[in-house]
Amino acid sequence: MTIVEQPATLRERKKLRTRQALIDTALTLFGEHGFDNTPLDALLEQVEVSRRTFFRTFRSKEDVALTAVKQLWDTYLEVLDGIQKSGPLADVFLAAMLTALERMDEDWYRRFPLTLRLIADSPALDGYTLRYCAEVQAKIAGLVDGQNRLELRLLIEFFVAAWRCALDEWLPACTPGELPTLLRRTCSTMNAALSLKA
Amino acid sequence: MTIVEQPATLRERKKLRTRQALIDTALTLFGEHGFDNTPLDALLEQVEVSRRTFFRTFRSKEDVALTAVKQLWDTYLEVLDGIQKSGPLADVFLAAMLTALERMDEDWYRRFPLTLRLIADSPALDGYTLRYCAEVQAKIAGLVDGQNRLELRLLIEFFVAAWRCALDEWLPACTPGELPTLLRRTCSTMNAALSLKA
DNA sequence: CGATAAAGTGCCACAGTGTGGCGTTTGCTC
DNA sequence: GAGCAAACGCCACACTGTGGCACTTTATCG
Repeated sequence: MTIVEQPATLRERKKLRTRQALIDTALTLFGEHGFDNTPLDALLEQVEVSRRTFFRTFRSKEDVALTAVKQLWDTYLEVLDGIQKSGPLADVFLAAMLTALERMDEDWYRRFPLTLRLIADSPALDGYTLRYCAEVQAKIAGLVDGQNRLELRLLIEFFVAAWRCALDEWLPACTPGELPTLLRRTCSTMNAALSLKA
Repeated sequence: MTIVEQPATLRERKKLRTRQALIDTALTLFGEHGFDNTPLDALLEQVEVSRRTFFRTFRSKEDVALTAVKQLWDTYLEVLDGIQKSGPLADVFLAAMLTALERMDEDWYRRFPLTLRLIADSPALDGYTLRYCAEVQAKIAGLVDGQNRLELRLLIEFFVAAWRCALDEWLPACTPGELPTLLRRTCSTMNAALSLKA
């Protein structure tokens, strides 16, 4: 479970409420008409929020669409930070993701597939996501100390690539229980991939 | 050498000339003031071309900045298409890139590092590049037939990741002769990366 | 050579995202 | 309840990208 701390002040609760409304409504609207075809104004009108306020809450239109993705990686980084890192790092990275997936709640498993479909349908959103992933990769590297920087960098790239491959296979059905299985399979295929012959 | 076919018609030659002027001037201007801080109008004014014409030549502002990147991958796909694919595919992908690098001319080796710096300084441009790379990866997959789709997909991801790692190490100095060496080293480190221990 | 079609271009107006300034409201604190 | 700071809404603007339409240049064919 993600720990949701209810802020004491009314001001912050209000802020969170509009934030949540923006996230939910955005997912609905973008899902109906597509990310690119939905003007931001449509979202603002429905939530009754001014453009100025929106951009004080989110950095961009992409940002609000990717909340589910960011929640996952935030959790992932938390887990990875707390986990004991011993043995093969590939196993550590995989284990951290499996734990993160367990911590996500039901609503997340509803929103995440919707988000993936948005990304698949919009090149712009996809590019934004890939760039965001690169930032996450840098943070992952920061959580692991070691002197083999190149090996580490490569391994992180490989792991994230494996994750994206797993998502691709998960996308059609999006059965929650399937995702760990697919990720395990993808990760255990990495060695075979390197020695793949024509 | 890239084969440059001079089109017979005057019309096409003119078109190519403004296209080239846009590419060169863009690289200069973006390099001076940064990609994000250079309004497209500054470029259009200098080349004396209307916005309408620019967007008939390039899809976006990002497009004109990434010409060098696209030239490389175009060459790469050509090489990969013509090469004999036998033995370990990782070696094939590497060999194709080494050949492609040999085919690039001197001017490309001047422009490519400049482009890399633009990308490093602009998250938006970086995202655009990553998305473009994903498209290239799909094309690579299309050039290789085989039934192990997951292995293939993963290997391509790994290879491109290795390429990007090599570029990162190449970026500071950008000595042309160094790039093949760095790429070879990165590729030969891939196996060690998978079994990296904490 | 002259007429005609077609390709290319420029100009104008517009949609959409994102930002800065500034007055006003709202919630917090005493 | 009064003062204060945070948040908000409104307005205007910069920038990228697109559509429409008139105009110029080039190719082509009689």
